[in-house]
Amino acid sequence: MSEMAEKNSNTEQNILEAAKVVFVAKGMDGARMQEIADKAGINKALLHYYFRSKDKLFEAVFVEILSKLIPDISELLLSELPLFEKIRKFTQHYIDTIRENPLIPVFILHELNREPEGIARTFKSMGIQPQIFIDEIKREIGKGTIVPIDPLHLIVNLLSMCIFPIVAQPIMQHLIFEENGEAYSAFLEQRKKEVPEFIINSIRKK
Amino acid sequence: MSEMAEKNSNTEQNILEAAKVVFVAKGMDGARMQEIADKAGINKALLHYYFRSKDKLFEAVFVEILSKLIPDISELLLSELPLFEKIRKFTQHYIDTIRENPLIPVFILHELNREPEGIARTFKSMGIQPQIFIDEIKREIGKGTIVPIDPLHLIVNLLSMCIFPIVAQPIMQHLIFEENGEAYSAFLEQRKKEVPEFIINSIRKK
DNA sequence: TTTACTTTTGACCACTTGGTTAAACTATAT
DNA sequence: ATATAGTTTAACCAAGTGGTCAAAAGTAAA
Repeated sequence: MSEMAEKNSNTEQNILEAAKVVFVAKGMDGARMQEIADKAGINKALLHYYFRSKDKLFEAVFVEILSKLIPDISELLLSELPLFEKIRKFTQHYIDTIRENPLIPVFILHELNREPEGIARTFKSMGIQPQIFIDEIKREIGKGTIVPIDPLHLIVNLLSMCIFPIVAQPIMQHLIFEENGEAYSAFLEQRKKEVPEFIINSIRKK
Repeated sequence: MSEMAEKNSNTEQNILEAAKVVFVAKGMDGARMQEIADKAGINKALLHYYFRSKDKLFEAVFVEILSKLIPDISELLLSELPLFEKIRKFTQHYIDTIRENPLIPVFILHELNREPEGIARTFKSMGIQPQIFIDEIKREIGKGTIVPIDPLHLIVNLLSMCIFPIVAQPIMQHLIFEENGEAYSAFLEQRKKEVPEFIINSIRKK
């Protein structure tokens, strides 16, 4: 079809994909190179041919995950929507995003505990800039649109209410829905409207 | 001093304590029996003398963690305080509790992903009863004290804003405080007042 | 001191782990 | 065809893993 070099040999992408699934599900320590090889349909030695070691493979996976996740977050926060609309859009979009890969946040947090320095370094290499959003909130406070509130707490509240219910699904589902997965799914769907209204209701000046 | 049988041989408690630290920090897969033995100051074979296998030891640790955590949660929710006061007290108490063992929530969530059935069974054996608190919220809505809101979302919001900022400390600290641990600690301290006011501000009927 | 017992240990084992290596298999250019 | 380079494999290895066992060390009663 095209003479462009395939962006990566098919095998390499297969490996990365398989490694991602296994690493995210079982963590660095629980993951087995053999299982990754099996899932990629190749020999174990080929893993070491493409990625020299388990650590290198892990880091490649980790970088790929972060570089898909982070731009996604930044994008919306920096858009030109009015604040309330931005909060609504962010909640909806973010809840959906995490639901697609619900294991990733816990995976990241667990690995971050396991090896703080290495992972943190990878994190830093991607730029994240919450300052612009912070300034926007301050401006709205100045205009009197919203109640005075520390922007950081507002942002952390927003993130918490989006992320936590998804990562804690295995517990919550049991505690409040008796293992009914569909009910919990509907519950998360509701949250896309409930959370932004809850927030706006708290900060809107009346 | 006393003729009562020691509730557990000193060694057994030492082992449990050491195992708890190692398991929570590194997870079931990352934990090594040798490291636990070293930390308990004993021979590795003695681990198997008291707890027959790594799995058994892990479960003992897991049960101990849960049975300390869960009564702590239930207690306050069922007390006789007025709703707003209860929310304030819960936030303060709960944030402090988790800060004492910040690794435990991620540990639980990670293990829950690793082996859903086994862990969930352990979970179920401890009774948790959110219904009473749900009813109380409904009563307040009926009385017109607070805005109509799905009690489940309110509870999940409360839990999210308490737990998430602590478990995500390694990320948040970097994103907003440039690795300044004390600043983040102060930030969490602020949240003990900010979170309840944020919630009450959202649900109070004006 | 002897007896009977629990607790603790060092040495050991079978097995799995990540990783290596040399040889075989492509495919492309000459 | 054949040389050259990249790709893939089976067989293998050293290090570490959870777990075992028989013997030693402690302990308390007879």
